[in-house]
Amino acid sequence: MRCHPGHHRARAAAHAAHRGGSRRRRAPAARRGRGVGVAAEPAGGWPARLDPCEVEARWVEAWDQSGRLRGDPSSPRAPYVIAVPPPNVTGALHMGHALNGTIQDVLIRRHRMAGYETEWVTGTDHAGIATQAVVEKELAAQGIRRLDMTREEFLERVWAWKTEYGGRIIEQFTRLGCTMDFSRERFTMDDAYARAVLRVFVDLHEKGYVYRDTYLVNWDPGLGSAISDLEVENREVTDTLVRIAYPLSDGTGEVVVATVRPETMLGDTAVAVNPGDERYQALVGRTVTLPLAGRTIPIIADDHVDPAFGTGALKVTPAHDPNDFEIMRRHGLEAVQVIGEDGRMTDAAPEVYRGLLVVEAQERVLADLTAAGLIRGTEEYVHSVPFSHRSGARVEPLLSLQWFCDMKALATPAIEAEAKGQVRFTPPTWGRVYRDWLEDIQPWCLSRQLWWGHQLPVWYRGDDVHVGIDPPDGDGWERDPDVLDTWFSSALWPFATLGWPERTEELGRFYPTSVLSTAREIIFLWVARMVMMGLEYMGDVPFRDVYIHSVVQAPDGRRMSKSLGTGIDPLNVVDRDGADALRFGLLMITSTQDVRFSEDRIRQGRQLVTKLWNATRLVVDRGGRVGAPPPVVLGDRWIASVIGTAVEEADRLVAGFEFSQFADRLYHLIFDDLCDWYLELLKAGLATPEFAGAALEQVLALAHPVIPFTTEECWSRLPGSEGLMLTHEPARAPGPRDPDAEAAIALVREVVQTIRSVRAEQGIAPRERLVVAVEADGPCELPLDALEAIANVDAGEPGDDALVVLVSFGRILVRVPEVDATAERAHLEAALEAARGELARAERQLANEDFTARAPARLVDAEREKAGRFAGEIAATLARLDALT
RNA sequence: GGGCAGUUAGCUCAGCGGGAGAGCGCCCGCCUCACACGCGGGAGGUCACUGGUUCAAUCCCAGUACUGCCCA
Repeated sequence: MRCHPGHHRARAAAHAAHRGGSRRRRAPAARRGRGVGVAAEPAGGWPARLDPCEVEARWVEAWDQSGRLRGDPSSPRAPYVIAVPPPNVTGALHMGHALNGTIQDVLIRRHRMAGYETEWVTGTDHAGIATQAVVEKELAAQGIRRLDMTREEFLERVWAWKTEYGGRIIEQFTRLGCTMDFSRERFTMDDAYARAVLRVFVDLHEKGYVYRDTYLVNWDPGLGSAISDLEVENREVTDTLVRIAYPLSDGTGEVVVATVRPETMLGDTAVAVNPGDERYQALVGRTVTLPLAGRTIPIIADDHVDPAFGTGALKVTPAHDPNDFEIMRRHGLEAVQVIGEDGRMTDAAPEVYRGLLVVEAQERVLADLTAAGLIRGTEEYVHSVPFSHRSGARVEPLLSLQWFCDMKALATPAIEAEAKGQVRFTPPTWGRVYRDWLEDIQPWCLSRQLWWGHQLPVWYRGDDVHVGIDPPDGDGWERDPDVLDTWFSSALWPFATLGWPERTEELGRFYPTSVLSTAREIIFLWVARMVMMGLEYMGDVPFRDVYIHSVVQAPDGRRMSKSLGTGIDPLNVVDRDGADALRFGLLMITSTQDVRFSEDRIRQGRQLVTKLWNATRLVVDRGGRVGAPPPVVLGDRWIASVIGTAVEEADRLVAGFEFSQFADRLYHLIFDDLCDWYLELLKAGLATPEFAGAALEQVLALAHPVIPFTTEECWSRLPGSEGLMLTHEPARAPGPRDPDAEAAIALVREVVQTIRSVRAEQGIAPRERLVVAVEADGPCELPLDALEAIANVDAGEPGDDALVVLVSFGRILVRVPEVDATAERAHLEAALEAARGELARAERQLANEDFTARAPARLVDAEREKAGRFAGEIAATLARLDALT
């Protein structure tokens, strides 16, 4: 039985068990059926390859059942906590989620295995605009309009939609192997969460930060709502700049202004010129008569007017332009709002224009001005225009009564926290981006004219305004219909998910979280605001580290997007190559900058998985098992040393969020060290099966956070293993550094590789056994038996006509059936040229007195050593060439 | 307009003061008793350009040229 009931969780588990929890089509049945059926006979067959689909389903279930995904606040272990950036409840898993999920899971799993009490808080964001749009669209398909319903009826539909589809993206994370705490899954519209949100709003109001004001907002006509500055995107647009003559009121002339929005002239309340502009100095203080409207408006001087733009005279429309709004404030002007929220001309416009759409009004105004002979010319003009990120509509700056939050006071501690290192950004460059934004922060418009969201805890009766969670006593109070910007509730995520404002045990134990991993595009929208709210309400930052991950682009460098057709569905990749391959591939491409998705890296991951699987098969075959006997034999001592080094490096790399380096080291540890050399040494008798089991265990543990499914499956096949790799706390690195063993194996590798090169150059088949002698210049112990096995040679007397090959410590004599003199000469000449080049470089260094005098002694010595070595190599090579002829 | 990144092997990218690296691709040879999603051997880079600092620069600094992102 499940101890943590929950709608999504049950669904996630159902999915995990492959009973079809996901609405997404499962992998083809044929593929699933082709597996070896490991579940049926866990210790049974060893197919050449793992069937990821089959393996993944079983382990997702096992992890979920383990109980270790739920962090225990009463545990004595040190906590390690991550709050997932809550995806939109409407969302589907995309490649960015996949990367971020992998990164967080790597961190969580590593810490879980290292003995931390881990908690990965998960959940979804109600995403006001996006969710409302999705449901409206669904209704529209049935011919229903939102405005035909009551608010309550509509919200019922949204909740029904959420219940039906809302958990999908969290389920999808399980397919990647993400070990989130599904038992504590949160939704930003949950009752408790919603109470926290309203409480913060009321509290900020009491503190004087939240206020109501008439202000110019970014009105999104497509959405019918105000949006924040951060939801606005500026785009270059070509418009027609129209010059319009405004006659001076006393009839002595005119002032010509230039505008791309002629219809807004109806709302002009001044004409502004630069005080230093000699052309207009005489006019400042006089008035003009506003054409079409007939109002008399002043000519004022303002420093912010650019004399070089247009005619140098600026029409001032405070209700419809942000800059003009500021001018109004400076000069105490009026604002006349001629465009309404419905995108039509208001009653403040002259009667003939009232009710016209903006575009209609523009045509009409131009026609009327032309008729009046007041147009003084037009020109094409390229400028930057705000568009809504949400609806794509051109943003209409509109004067409107909204609720705002003054961010200045909240920003100051957030700036200090970063400056003092209480929050650290990785890569550090984002710290500056964060700081720059906070230092020039603007008031935040909190009101959204939507139905889905946290409705403002504000009540009106006539001119009375009450801010409070509950309506005030008495009749006739009406609640503000607007909802809060979704980011307002997201800002509370790191503590509201843990039960705030209740002082829960979880809150005390799991706040602040350890690290936030997220995308850079929400540094302002979300990260900075979480820091502000965390400091205000918890007295501490919400996370110690902020890791900003790469943006994953399409393979051609374009943005991954559905509309461009460049999107790649991570779940398709999982179906095809397995979650481990995807995880590994994504980590490999991760960088400090944007990256391109790479099928090659996914394939590399798939091959890594197969390799490790086969290595496990070999080790188990040879009798390897879990347990860590001390390494005695050379090969065992060597791999112990290599793994020990790799473990140390992994600690350093992951602590520094260097995930691609970590993945790369794992790859080479497994392919090169473990498989190419150690397992060959094992076959050659230079390592023991007992220790091979221990070595494999260490490698599996190190790789587990990256490729959890494969390592879990391999671990389960290793005799003596108990429980889950998920919670396995491996002994520290099996061996300390062993320089002697490393040096000895380096010699073995050199000899083997030299012999292989000789084979290739002389065209000798790998299976042909050769007679070889090794002559060392100094004392040198080589494990000849192992060499014979690995290089397929016999130690013996190669004879006088043997091929002599130089190695770093002496010579190798190889009896070759028939020496290919041409190939050998080419090889020697190439080696000679290279050695001469190196010698020349070293001698040049040593001849430089500045170098010998100023460079560190060890480098000078090293250079002398090299010079000697290369000189010897040249002499020996020349002798070889002589002998050849 | 301001700011921040980037320019390294055919491709995609690591490295970032002391002898240029990976994966893929390419060439050659291997079904070697874990693995052909494999094994072995190779070829292939005046590290964008111009100056500067340094005994020493792919790496640090300045500038130039492209490319991308963010803010206005």
